[in-house]
Amino acid sequence: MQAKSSRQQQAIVRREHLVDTALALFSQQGYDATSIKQIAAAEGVAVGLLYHYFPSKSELLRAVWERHSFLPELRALLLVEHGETAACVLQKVAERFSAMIDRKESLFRLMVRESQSNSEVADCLHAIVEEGITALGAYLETRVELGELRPHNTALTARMLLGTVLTTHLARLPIRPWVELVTQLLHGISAHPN
Amino acid sequence: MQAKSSRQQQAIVRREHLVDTALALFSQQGYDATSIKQIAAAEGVAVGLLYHYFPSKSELLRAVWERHSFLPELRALLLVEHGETAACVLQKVAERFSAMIDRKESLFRLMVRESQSNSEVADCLHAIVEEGITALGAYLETRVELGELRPHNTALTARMLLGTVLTTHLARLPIRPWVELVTQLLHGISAHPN
Amino acid sequence: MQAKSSRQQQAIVRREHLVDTALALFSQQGYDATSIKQIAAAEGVAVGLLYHYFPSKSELLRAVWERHSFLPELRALLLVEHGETAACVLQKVAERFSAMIDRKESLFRLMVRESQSNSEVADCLHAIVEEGITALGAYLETRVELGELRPHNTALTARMLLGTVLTTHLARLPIRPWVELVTQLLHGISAHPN
Amino acid sequence: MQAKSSRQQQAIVRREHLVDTALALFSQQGYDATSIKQIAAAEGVAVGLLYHYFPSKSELLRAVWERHSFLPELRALLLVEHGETAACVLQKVAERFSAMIDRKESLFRLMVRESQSNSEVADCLHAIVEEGITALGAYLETRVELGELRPHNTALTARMLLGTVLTTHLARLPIRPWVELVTQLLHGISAHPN
DNA sequence: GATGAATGAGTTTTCATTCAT
DNA sequence: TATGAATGAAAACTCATTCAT
Repeated sequence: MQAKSSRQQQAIVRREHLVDTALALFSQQGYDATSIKQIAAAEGVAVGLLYHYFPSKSELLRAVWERHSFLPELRALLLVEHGETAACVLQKVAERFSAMIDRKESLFRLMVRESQSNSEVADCLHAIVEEGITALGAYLETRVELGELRPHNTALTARMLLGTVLTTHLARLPIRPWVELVTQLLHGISAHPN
Repeated sequence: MQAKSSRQQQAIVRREHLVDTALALFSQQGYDATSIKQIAAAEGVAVGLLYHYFPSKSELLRAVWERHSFLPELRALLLVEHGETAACVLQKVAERFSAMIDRKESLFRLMVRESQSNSEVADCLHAIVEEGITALGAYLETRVELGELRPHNTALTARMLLGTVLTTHLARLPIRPWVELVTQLLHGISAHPN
Repeated sequence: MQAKSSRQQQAIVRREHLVDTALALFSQQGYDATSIKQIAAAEGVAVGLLYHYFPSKSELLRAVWERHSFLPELRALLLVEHGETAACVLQKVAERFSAMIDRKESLFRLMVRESQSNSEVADCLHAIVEEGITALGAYLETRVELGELRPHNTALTARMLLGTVLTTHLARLPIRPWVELVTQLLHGISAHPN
Repeated sequence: MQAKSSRQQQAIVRREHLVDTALALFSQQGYDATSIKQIAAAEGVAVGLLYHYFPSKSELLRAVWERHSFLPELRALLLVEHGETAACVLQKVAERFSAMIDRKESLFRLMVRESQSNSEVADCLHAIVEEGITALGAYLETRVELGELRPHNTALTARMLLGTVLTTHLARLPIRPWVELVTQLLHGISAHPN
């Protein structure tokens, strides 16, 4: 593996900076409402320089969401230890998922926004949702088989957990009662257990 | 009460048409990506006419979401008959809420999108969420008092129900298992009732 | 002479109102910067109505300066009684000229402004200047013949008197020392009379 | 001191060209009646380039009158040698003032015109008038003290001299009798010296 | 006489992109 | 690598004018 020259290093750093600046602005104002000039100004460079690093504005957008992709992180947080109880696992998942959205809030908001007119972004977001529901559902299925959970629509439970966390963030609700969320998911709210 | 002349009638109709056309295009492409020219062309009128009806593009956006406001409908669907069981009521709410989003999908998507950079839209959306959670939570509280439900975090339950329905629509998931949603909400998924 | 019907009367009044409103706005903002819409709004009528009274915006401008023409008034104020001394006459002329500009300040400013690109206005203004200088010069000539004044460039004296009054108004200088103006014009400022 | 690259040089030259072109057109047609497109066309460049150099049309106007400001030149022409007679000085002032207006006729007309709706321009023009009257008046005061001139309203004399020159230019009168102007100013026109 | 909806050409301004330096 | 002058197309918005009612 060859050591990179300082020129190359600097170029990489600058590229990343530009992507981060673009993310921040795209997220706040929306992709269409953000101009190349603004991004260049925020970074303190000339407009032309952006075109050295990215062939076009839309490619810059792509670079943004490719760099910060959720998927690996989502996969990591869904890799649960099978020795623990479902209660424990579900709570960890809820908390980690919530924390991940917090950490990547800009990208999250950007993608939710742009997914509505950019089908590539839409597909990407859709894949994330599918993967989350499938992985969490599959885990729940194993707990049903072990007799810890009743047979039930596990995909729906996954939707409920992830969906509740998601809307909490989208709506910027400050209170995040993930402990109670798991309790209610497990035991329901009826006074008359069937 | 004075009868309106046909000129005035026609003007009102045209105004509404323009708002509807704007909604459709704003929703598909986003507010910023939609030009006044496009809206005028879709309606078959001159660009200048839009400025006869609306002082600016942003006022046209406001007209869009003021005309189709969710709130009245949301309030209506949350007016539940107290004679029925919670299971019945929750299911009706889920179904009606889902149907409402379907019916107003364009506006819904537009507002979710624009709320991220337009604080007025954000406030409006926030108010809707708050009202939904509060009203549904208050209903659940009455069922707790009647002994039909266990004492629990009713606001969270409301979030779970509405949030699950919401994300289902946002993610365009086609399967809408509202019957099971209510069952799981009421009875949980644990094999070991506490 | 036939009495005018009240409809006709009203129409004449409205026309004059419109001309006055147009004068006020043209004068404040300039002809180009004033829109027909603005004039109609200031008068509280529909845009279309202006086109019943005036065939075009430029005709409205013409109506403005034809209605308020300086010339008759200028001629009147230069009709001096020949029995009086030049000192007396010159002072009256200065004062009346100054008062006339005050009274017609809007039109005066409008014409100075528009004369620079509208040759018709320029010609009109030029004619006024010429007529003023000629008439006042001719009067001075009679006083030279009577031996009250020395033979001199009477047209220049007219320019000096009228020009000083004019620039005073154009520059909005508040102090108007017309008495001293005439004294200096007559006797000069040199300590060594030749 | 760093030498400027030829690119920078060229940019500066172009900027000045644009200002000059704008001055010519604004002056002929008026600010409002001159479009950015026209200026760009006259210069043979794209419309957008104007916005590279000036943030808005109104800033271009400001650039025009800041670049060609009268004041320094006016101050220079009023710096008179005190060894000379008042007759000599006043004539030089009249001639130089007249020549200055000729040289800067475009700007002069533009400012007179726009001062009527642009208060910044009005203030600037007012300051010039004030400065001229004050400086020339102060000079006359020194000649009164030396006994060359009678005590009199020196500010008024300044107004008379400058005002007569000014109106001559504004009215485009071709004959400019500055020699006689000074003579009459000094000795008056009365046949009966007091 | 009076309205105001409708138009089409115009305005100022912005923007993504290119390219000589 | 980095600059910013230059472009052309398109944006939002305005306006004088027309005309059916």
